[in-house]
Amino acid sequence: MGRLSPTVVIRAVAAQARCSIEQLPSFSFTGWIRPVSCPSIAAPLYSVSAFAERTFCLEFEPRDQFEQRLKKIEQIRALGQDPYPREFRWTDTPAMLVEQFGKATAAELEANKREVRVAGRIISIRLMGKAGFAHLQGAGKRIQIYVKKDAVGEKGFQLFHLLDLGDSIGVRGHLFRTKTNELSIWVEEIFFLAKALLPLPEKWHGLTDVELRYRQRYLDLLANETSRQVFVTRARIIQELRRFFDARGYIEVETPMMHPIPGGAAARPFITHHNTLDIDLYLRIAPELYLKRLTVGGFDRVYEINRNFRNEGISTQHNPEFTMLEFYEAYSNYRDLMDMNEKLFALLTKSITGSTTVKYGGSDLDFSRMERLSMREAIVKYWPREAGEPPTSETLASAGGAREATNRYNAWAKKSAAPYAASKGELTDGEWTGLLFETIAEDKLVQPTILYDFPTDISPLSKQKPEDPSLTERFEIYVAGMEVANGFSELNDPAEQERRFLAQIAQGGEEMPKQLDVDYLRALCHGMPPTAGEGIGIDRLTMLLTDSPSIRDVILFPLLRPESGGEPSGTSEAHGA
RNA sequence: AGGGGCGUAGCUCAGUGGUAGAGCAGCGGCCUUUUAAGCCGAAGGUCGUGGGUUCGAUCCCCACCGCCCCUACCA
Repeated sequence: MGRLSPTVVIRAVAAQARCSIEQLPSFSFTGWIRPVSCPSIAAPLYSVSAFAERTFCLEFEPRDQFEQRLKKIEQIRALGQDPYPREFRWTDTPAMLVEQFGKATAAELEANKREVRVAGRIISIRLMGKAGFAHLQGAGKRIQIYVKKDAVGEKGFQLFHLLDLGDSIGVRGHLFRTKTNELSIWVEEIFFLAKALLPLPEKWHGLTDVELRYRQRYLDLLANETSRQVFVTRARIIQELRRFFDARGYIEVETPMMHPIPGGAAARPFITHHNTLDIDLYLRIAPELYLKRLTVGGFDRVYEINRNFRNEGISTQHNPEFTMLEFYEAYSNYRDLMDMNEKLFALLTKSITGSTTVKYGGSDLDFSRMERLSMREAIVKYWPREAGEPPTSETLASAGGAREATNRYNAWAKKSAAPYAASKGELTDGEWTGLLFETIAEDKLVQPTILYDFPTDISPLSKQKPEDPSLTERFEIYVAGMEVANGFSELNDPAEQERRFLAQIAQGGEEMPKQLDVDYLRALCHGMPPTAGEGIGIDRLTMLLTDSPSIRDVILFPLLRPESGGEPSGTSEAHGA
């Protein structure tokens, strides 16, 4: 929405004029203009509303209903009701009434008549001559209203006749039970609150088109209670996490989302530009390096819950922007975090779902405990028997051992339908180990599992194990074959960190850093206490706790290709102002 | 990026090489305790877009667009 220059030449479809864009004459207009994207009309259109009169209006499909409902606005006005009033003072919500009086008998309701004022969206209407029923929905809960001509009067009943599914209204009346014993409101007065110019999704099937569910989430939320519930649960999960960390003396912080140097993860960043400074900035791929600067600064326990952006593919488990909880705890190591995670996941699942066992797809996930496997142990455990004798942890630890095992596995995989461990270019021992794990074991980790001791080669920010510098004190939590958390003892030796950064830059590749984050190294030189840190993927966690098969089901507005009716640049007249 | 699937009325879906149907929603009528309200009536579609084959395409073929799923990159 934007303020326009005083005179704007608008090419639009005129609702009343019913003519094509070409037929509509150019005209001058002073006021406000809102560009509106329209799913079903090819050309970009504008909605123009003047203060005094609505002369022109965008039209959406279904056009006939849209026009009919527009006319009803005038009829509602004619009845003396403001079609867009400013407020409604309610005493109860549908949810409150259902909660409080769901069990009250007809006699009890009759004996304790109380006036109620309730607002909601009309989701069903059953008109029967001089009376009718409707359901009002508010915050996902619904209550029936009974509107009788005798009770609401001539004008009130006319207003009731003008209502459409989707309209917002308020009612004043009292509770009673119908013949069929449904708790209902005996309406004495109707207040019109807002017009729905477009119809609700089909009442029986709801909104099933997945694309529309993602694009027009507002309709999905109205029509599908399960979808609404997912996002309520998501909010509760985040609440619980905050509570968990707040209770442990953590403070919540916000670090930059626009980074001059992308870092903290191996991923391709989005690039943007700041005009005044004339510099390119990168949408952050991880908050890690900033949060650790804060531990240097004496914030011994910090967390941040916010978005990361990675310019990678989109799938049922990946959205280009996703939400991470990252937290850092000074004076602890990765073992402490593993213990804490077991507690956290058990507590969280219990408080969110009521049980530590959670149904996800076809499996029951048991969060009451977590199996712990080192990465090498996982490879040995899930090595397919058909591929020959599994390697031992000692073999995998030896120079060239992981590579040899992967080659042996691949020789078998080629002959069978098993996934192939494809490597790009020459790999180090640690990279071979990681590759082999991902190929044969990752998707087998259905029950919550802590996988630990990652190769140093693929863990540039983790502290090495004192007894084996080829491994780091790092773990990841896998559930349902998905990585949901990643934590480690943070590398706080600046010299070693510099060595690893430089090695990454030398290695090159799209996901690798190209610049040295000098300030981060300087911060480490000021001394970072021993610290353990971790990131938890909130979207994936929500998937698990809401039994959602796709990450898009737990993100309100997942990234989709924009619907481009005509040429997207056609809105330039509006945007240019 | 590669492979597979889908796209028909506003919504949910049938269907056919001879230019299409149902339910719901919407419109008109009847109905003062219904609840997927009911009954009567009328209306609603460039069958995703563009080519091709054909006397004729919504159907067959090709391309494109969009979405979904799997694989690859990634968390």
